[in-house]
Amino acid sequence: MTLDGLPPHRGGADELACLLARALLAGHWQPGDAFPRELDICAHFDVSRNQVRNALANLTATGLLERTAGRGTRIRSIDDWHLLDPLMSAWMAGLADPDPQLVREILAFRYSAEPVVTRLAAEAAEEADIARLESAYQGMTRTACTDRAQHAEYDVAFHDAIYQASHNLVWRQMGHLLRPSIIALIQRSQKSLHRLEAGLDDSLARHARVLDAIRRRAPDAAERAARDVLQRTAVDLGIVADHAPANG
Amino acid sequence: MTLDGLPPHRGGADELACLLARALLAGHWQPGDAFPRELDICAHFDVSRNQVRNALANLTATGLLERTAGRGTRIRSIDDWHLLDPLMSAWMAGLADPDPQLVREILAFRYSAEPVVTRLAAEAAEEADIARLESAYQGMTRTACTDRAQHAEYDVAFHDAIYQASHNLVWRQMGHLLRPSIIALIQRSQKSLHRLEAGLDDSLARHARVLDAIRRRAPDAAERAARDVLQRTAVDLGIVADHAPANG
DNA sequence: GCTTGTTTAAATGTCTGACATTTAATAGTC
DNA sequence: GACTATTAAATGTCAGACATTTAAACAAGC
Repeated sequence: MTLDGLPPHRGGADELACLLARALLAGHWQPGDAFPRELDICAHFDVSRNQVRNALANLTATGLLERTAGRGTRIRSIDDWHLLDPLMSAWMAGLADPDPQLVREILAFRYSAEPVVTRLAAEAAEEADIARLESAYQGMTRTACTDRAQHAEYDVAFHDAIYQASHNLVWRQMGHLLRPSIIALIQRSQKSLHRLEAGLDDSLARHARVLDAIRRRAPDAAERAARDVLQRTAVDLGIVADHAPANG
Repeated sequence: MTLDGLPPHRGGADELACLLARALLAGHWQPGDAFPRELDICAHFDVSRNQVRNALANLTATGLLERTAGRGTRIRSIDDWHLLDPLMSAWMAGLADPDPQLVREILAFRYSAEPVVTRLAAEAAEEADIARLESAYQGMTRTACTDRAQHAEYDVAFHDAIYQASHNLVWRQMGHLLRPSIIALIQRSQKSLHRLEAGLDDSLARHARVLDAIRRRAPDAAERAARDVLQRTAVDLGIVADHAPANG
């Protein structure tokens, strides 16, 4: 596969890395394929070999590529991608249409993890955490019917605040996964507009119950409420059966 | 702080990165401190600036350092470290005595996450997964009283097999956290030897119940058994109260 | 005296070209 | 046919000069 379809490049190794990463994430190449050589990339984008090497270093650090001297550069399998690397999340977040399997996997993860995280948040939240949750929730209600992009940002902020409130170093890192996941969902539901509109009130009500449970420091209620928030989407994607909340 | 106490360096930017990373993880510098300049590192280890830059690139990619042109290199706060980066896990795994707070945080994470992961494993495990679990368990019993290092490796393999069996791309990545965590626990319990010996039979029995529940495809039992495996350590570290398993 | 602007030093970032090393394919030899 | 040199092509490394950014020192002006 060639570099032909890719957008132009203004400057900076990071931008170049982002550009190439998105092409990889979009499935432009297949695992095992050979990636273009350094000098070809230099020529195509008219940048120095240094920039290319820096960009490729980022791509190998996230497990997208595998480089060996003499052999060349190859695309690694999706199993080897470091989905939890913040760089990866940043690249995925701006992706036009991400791999459906990836979206599904991340959401399956969230559906299993967020109830537990929300329970921890209800046990450990301090005033500052609750203030952040409330601020994000109010932002969501304010922008519900007006600005869809802003609404998504507040949605991300709300869920990120939950991870932060768990007060655990590891869980907090996973807030990075939220932005790509939520943006992908927005794009998905835009394809069936009536569903989005109908689901908005319902979604807001469920978020409110999460906030309330955390504020009341009620772990069990928080866990149940968190599961309800993701339930609809999980059902849509076939991650879980319709009727039975797994641990309710 | 200077580079004086650090061990010598044979070759390779990766080794240099590992060396510096371990010094950072051991708390050799404080967050906000200035890190030595490139040329000083070159001089101290007698390597080219290229190697140093490659090593430092790894350290910035994992969030340990922050570099800005003209300003220099500074140590970032522990909150910004990318604990889920496989590089980080590799560096932590060989660390002589890791930061106790870090061990505690990772174990708190495992205590909340592994029950859920084990539930997923019981739902999704295939023959190959169960075979891997059995092989690791037999390795644990075989080396229980003989080779402590080997026993730890089988312990890691057992828990990693659980994450693999969840058949979720995100959870599978977190197997990386196991090696440093388990090794840290081994080192910790070596300080009170009698406890280690006494607890071994008990630990093996609990692992057996996890394996059995997954083999029987019994999610509820698997979740409970997984919680029991970590319960003792969680109590020891003050992560959870003694009497009440949280969701039993 | 305080602010503002300029200069200077010092750090990281970048470019370039040459060379080293590894790998795989190819041709040659017994 | 199997083994061994040879060669070509890719990534990896080095060294030196230069660019850019930052912060501090310093000077001028109100």
